[in-house]
Amino acid sequence: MSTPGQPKDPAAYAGPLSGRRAQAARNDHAILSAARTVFLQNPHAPVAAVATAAGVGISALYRRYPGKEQLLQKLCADGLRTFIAVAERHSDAQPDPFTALKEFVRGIVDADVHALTVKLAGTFTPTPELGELSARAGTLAQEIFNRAFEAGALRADADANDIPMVFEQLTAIRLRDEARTAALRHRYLDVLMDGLRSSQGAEALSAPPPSSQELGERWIAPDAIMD
Amino acid sequence: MSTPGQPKDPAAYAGPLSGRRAQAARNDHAILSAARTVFLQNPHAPVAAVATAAGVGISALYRRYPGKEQLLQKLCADGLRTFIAVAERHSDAQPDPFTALKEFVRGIVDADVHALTVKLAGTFTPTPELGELSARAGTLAQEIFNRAFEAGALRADADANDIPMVFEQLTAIRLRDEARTAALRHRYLDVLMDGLRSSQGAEALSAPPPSSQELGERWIAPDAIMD
DNA sequence: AGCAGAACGGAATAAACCGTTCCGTTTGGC
DNA sequence: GCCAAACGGAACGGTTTATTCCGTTCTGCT
Repeated sequence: MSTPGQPKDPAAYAGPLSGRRAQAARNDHAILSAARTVFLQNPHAPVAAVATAAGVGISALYRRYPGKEQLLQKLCADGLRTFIAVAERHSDAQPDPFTALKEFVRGIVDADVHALTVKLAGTFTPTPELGELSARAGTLAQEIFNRAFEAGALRADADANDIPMVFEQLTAIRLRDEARTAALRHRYLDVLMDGLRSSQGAEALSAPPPSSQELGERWIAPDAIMD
Repeated sequence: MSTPGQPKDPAAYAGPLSGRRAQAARNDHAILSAARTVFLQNPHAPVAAVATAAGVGISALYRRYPGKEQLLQKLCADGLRTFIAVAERHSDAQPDPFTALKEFVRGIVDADVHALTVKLAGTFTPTPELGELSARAGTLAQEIFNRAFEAGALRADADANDIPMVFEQLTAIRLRDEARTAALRHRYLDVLMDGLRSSQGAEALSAPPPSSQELGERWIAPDAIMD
């Protein structure tokens, strides 16, 4: 090959591109990022809203994805992969298993990944890949919980399935301002983890934790009476 | 007047009615109850879904309400009134102010009233009456919180505005089965209240509570980018 | 016994809304 | 300079939804 400006393959070189090519690369990111924000706020948002938020036309989006469903699947898969990455980062030997658990949860909450995987589910048909990723994510979370539990850092009636429920509750906190949302979630993460911690004077929790089946049922869409 | 079967005014006599009149009275309730269930699950559900769930035709609904908006307003106002009733019930002198607070929260959660007032907001234009009811509800909740706080039952950095956030988080828990949903909410109510309780070894919460303004902003609809 | 009309079910209507396609234009790369 | 990749946004077709309309049923009263 000679020495012309840039390589043909856009993925081969991620540095600063010029002109049209750079624009396209920036749009790649802008669309994905806008989609994340928009669908996170409303899983049923129209595709046009994503394009508007990304500051591009609709065709820029349809050039990259065959349809809405594929965009959602991509979003979900990315979310799951992020989840796994965060979990693996906190799986490493850490002096205090309770701190490891808490920081893992904080990592997931900060990445705002739970909504991507659960709230989005039901709005598209799941792929096998998604199932595998999801299973792996669950296993990792369970392991981190178990280490803390076996170390005696948690109350006796705490359960691994409480962790997804903590995600669920913290994800429900959402303000206009993104930074403030994160801060508030940290506040109630502190409260919830404090409540899950082992303490002498606490009486037993008044109901059993969710079963794995109950947790799984949230993935299938409610086709009954609703929009 | 003579002695014929039933009085003219349907509201004047609430006892067992016969035939058509009874049917109408039952439908009154069926429609409201169905609307509650349906809109609780999906605030954007179509009116027809309510009629179907109530087991009546659409005309039975439109005979009672001029339109969807009025039905939603009615639902919201009823929810707020229930909230106030529950709060007043737990305002009475109770030996332990912490127990009073916790049972108040449990009462609200069991009545599933928070979703009716916040999640529904933004789907209809609020009336002045709704504003007044909401203000009164807030005051009552604050009072119950204050009593527990001043009794030293709560951690020092707890705040009255944490209570609506607790509602928000518990309301996010929703399974197919209604009874199981309630049980699970009780479980995490225990956890959250345990975390809010005063305990010696706890470090400070990592972020300040929501301001009243931030809480209020949730009432106005996100008209920006979304469906 | 018979009638006026309250109450109802559900089809019909008209107006959104939404995903996707199409087409004309721009512009960087060669 | 020319070609085509990349884009913006209007246009299209299908679906959904709030609301209205109409024909039917059956009660409460005379």
